[in-house]
Amino acid sequence: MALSSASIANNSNNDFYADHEKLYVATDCIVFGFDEGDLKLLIFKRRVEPDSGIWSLIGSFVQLDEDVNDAARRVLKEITGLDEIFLEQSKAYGKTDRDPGYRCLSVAHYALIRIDDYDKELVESHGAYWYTLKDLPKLALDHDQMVADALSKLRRKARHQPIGFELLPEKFTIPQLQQLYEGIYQRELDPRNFRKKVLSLKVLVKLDEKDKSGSKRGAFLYRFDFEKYQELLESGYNFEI
Amino acid sequence: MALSSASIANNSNNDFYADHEKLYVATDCIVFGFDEGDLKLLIFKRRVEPDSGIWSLIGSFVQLDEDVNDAARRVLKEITGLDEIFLEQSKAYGKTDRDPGYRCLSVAHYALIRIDDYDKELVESHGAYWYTLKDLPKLALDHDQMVADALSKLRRKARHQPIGFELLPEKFTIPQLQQLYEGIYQRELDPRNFRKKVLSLKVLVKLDEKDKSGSKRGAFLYRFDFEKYQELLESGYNFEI
DNA sequence: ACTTTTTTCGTCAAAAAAACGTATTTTGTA
DNA sequence: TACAAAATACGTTTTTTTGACGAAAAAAGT
Repeated sequence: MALSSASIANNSNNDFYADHEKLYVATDCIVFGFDEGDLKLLIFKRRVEPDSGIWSLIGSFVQLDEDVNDAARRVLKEITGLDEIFLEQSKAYGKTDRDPGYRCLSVAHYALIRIDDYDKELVESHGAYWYTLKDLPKLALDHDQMVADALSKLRRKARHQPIGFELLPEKFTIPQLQQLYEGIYQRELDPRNFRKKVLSLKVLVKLDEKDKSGSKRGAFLYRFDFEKYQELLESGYNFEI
Repeated sequence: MALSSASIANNSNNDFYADHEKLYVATDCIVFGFDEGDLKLLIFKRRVEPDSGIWSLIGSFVQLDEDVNDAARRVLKEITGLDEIFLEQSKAYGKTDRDPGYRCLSVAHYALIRIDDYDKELVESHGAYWYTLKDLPKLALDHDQMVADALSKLRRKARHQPIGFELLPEKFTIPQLQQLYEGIYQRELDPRNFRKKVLSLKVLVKLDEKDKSGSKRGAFLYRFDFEKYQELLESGYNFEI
């Protein structure tokens, strides 16, 4: 939450709140990214009180004429330069004492991006960095809780919808996919069982190419077959990873 | 699809289609209802060509200034008198020859209602009737396919979301719930296993009352605990019937 | 030659799901 | 009053699915 210019509930025609009791509305974004086999989180160092110097999620106040979800998209665009990415509302955090400086409600959103897609310079120019989930430092305010909740929602989502595949390039290998799911579930999976499971879903198309960046032997590339996926869903198939 | 007044793509500034090649847009509603232990479907006898006299789904053209989903709500309201009920888009049917009379695309929606809630007279005055799924007659056009697709979507939905509970009165018995799921899945379930399964979800609250309408002994009434359900979801619990 | 990782083809035990058994409770009905 | 019918409890058995693991061939970099 950058404490920039926005002030909410400060309409002179609406004196429901006393002047020192303004209710601010903000949005914070839990930005997940997948890179080099790790699930990472985009955080930045706060430059304002409270908790200046502490790591926190990226966020912003919601403008008076702005939709909450648009605010989240705006933040994301400002920091990563990316538009049209997977972004979903997580939940609202409204405890009166969650921000010691202000009475501020925050609507958290979580996003999923392919790290190789974004504008790295833009991210750095905002003092933002990618942290591996495992190595995450303590975050400001209730942002730790926000991350935990978003991860929980992400897991639920990834289990029945192929959003995981959207985080990978169009062509990917099974070991890459496995690493991604290991990141999402934060536990190791058996390569043999994972291969069995994912191939049994019958939504992967094996290509004739290999990717040799990850190993000496190289692994076959696959692509996700969205049409097949739709067909299976409509026929009542239970997609579950 | 009442052949009333709507004409789509007939804008004089837009002569993309020749006059006899208008593209109509309609919506058809697959209305499921639960009553007397059976899952039923609301259909009515067509009064217009083609297929006059044949059973079909209820539907209407989408007005030029009307959202497709609003059109579905309007149809539902007209026929059943009910507002604010579970209604979801199923899919669009756009084959050029699906309606021999017109080039007409239809966006199907499916709804779920408790039959004891609706205005029975209103339904009858429109020539509409409730048919048990098993006894369904052949329907007009591609409406059989629409029903099959909607049922498939309903099953998928009911498996992971407690929409089934919304079809029952606030207080219901486990045998009632079982009958409902038997209707949705169109197969018999074992009463002992079903009871075990549904109670293990820990979202039912047993009440001190019994319902004796369904049997001599009577069955205990339960209510669904929405708060508990939300809590479980947020803690990562996998709700699945 | 050695190592590493992908990949295939297995096994085995644990866990979960589905099918089935039996008995008791309750009460309307014959 | 005996009986039937459904709800309910408390099982067992069978089947299916899952997870953990073994062995080894393939491919290619070091």
